[in-house]
Amino acid sequence: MENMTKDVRVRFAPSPTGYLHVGGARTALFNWLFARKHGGKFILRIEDTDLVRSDDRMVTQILDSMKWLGLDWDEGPFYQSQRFSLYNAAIEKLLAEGKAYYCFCDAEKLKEMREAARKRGGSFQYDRRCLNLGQDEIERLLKQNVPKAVRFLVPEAKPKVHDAVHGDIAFDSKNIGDFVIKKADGSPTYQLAVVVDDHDMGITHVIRGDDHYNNIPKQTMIYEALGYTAPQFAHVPLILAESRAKLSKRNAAVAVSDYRESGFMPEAVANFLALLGWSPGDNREIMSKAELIEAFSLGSISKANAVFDVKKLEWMNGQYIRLLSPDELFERAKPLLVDAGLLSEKSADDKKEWIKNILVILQERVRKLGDYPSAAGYFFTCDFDYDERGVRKQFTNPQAANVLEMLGGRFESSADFSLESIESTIRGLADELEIKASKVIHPARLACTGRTVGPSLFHLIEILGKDRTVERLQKAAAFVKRLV
RNA sequence: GCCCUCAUCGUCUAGUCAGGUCUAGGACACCGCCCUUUCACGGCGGCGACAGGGGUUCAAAUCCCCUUGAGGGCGCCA
Repeated sequence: MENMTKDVRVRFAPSPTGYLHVGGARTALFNWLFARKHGGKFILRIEDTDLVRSDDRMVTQILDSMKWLGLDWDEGPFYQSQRFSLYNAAIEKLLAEGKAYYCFCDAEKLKEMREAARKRGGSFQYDRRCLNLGQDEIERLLKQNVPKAVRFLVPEAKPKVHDAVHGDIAFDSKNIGDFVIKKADGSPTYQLAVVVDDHDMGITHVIRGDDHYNNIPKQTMIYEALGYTAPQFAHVPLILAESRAKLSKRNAAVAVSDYRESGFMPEAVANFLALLGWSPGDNREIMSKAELIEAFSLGSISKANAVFDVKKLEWMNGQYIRLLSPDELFERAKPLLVDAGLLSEKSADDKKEWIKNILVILQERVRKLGDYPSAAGYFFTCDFDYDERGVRKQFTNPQAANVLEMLGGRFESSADFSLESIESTIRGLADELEIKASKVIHPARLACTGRTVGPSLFHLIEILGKDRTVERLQKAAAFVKRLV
């Protein structure tokens, strides 16, 4: 069982070398859910020990994505780059106790060793040549300021560890070579820093991706060597692309910001991510944050990797869109409409009620807020082409021009432009001409929107208004005449 | 190559830990029907899986072994 004897403290520790991707977001979400479930603390730590690849701008990006998803943290962000003295103290301690040693091998030499090992057909393990250096030799190299790293002296051990997802697991340290804990540039490596920090920050549960699974024994040995108690581990399965390959920029949209920009709702993305590798155990799917928190547990995380299915995310997003009130819809969709150049921010606010009507009439027809600009475009401009197949089907009828013209005339002369009168005008015209209502409706839709599909024609015309409707019907009538 | 992990419909999963209630449940996607002015929504129905082979057992999707497949790791990246 999960250790609940002390207050839960978990952390999300991204490295600022890229955007927050969906896998990282899911890891963050699981940590967050676990913290909230147990009334614990969710800590944010930036793992920027790689002086070369870390980028401050990425920190902002990652934080923005987390805020967007609603993953608020209680402490941090802490930066590893500001905590080097802590790591150095630990490294000195290990060195002094003979649990680590200096290594003067340079990158080139190591590369050769690695290649040779692989050619022989085996995994590379450092051969400890620097461990076996004589004391005089070490002093000499130190005095000469030869660049040096520090390696952890891997003891012979078979660390037994419990993982909340995988259960009891055992490792054999003979498969692990002495790894570097301090680089020649003075910075600590991940393996060392993560242990020192998790201990220092009082982390009780380390919830992270399965790609860290093989780090368990290394870190366990460091905990041991430093005299620390290791936290509980929970390694969650990875998220794969449709090809079952690692999710990457090449095969899918991976950055959380991509989904934000294409008009997904954060609630839907979080809900979807929560269900990737975890399930409440019953058949619930659409779940609020509160419900997720209530139902979440490490034990019900699945062991198998999951494929990211955008189709299901879109469906789920559609479910969330349908839950929105007209006002919420307006607030959320407005930026997308403005960005698409359909109208200015100011005119959006001026015509708020009208725009709300548009958004609501399309609410069941969009799956992403980002679908709105193209779905609603014809409300904002008369400058559109007629759907080709629609033209062939609706506008090649010799009657069509006449029908459109007559309908335009009726609308123009009608004083009342209510939904009811629009419908009765259209149906009335069909009756008089002794044709089916659909023979009027379909050409009229094409004339008014350029499309063969869309919301109820009566409602759409009501929103469009009398002037625009009449204008479009006349324009279409002229178009049909030229065609015939 | 070596080490590790995982394995239920095309996809996400329930069921596996405590073997029988599983002719394996739900969701997405797909197909059909209904609703309907089209599309969508919604409703109803269909298609569709325990990777393979050995054991253990009265009984295995569930336990054990092997094979296969997939993923991860083997960095002075994290």
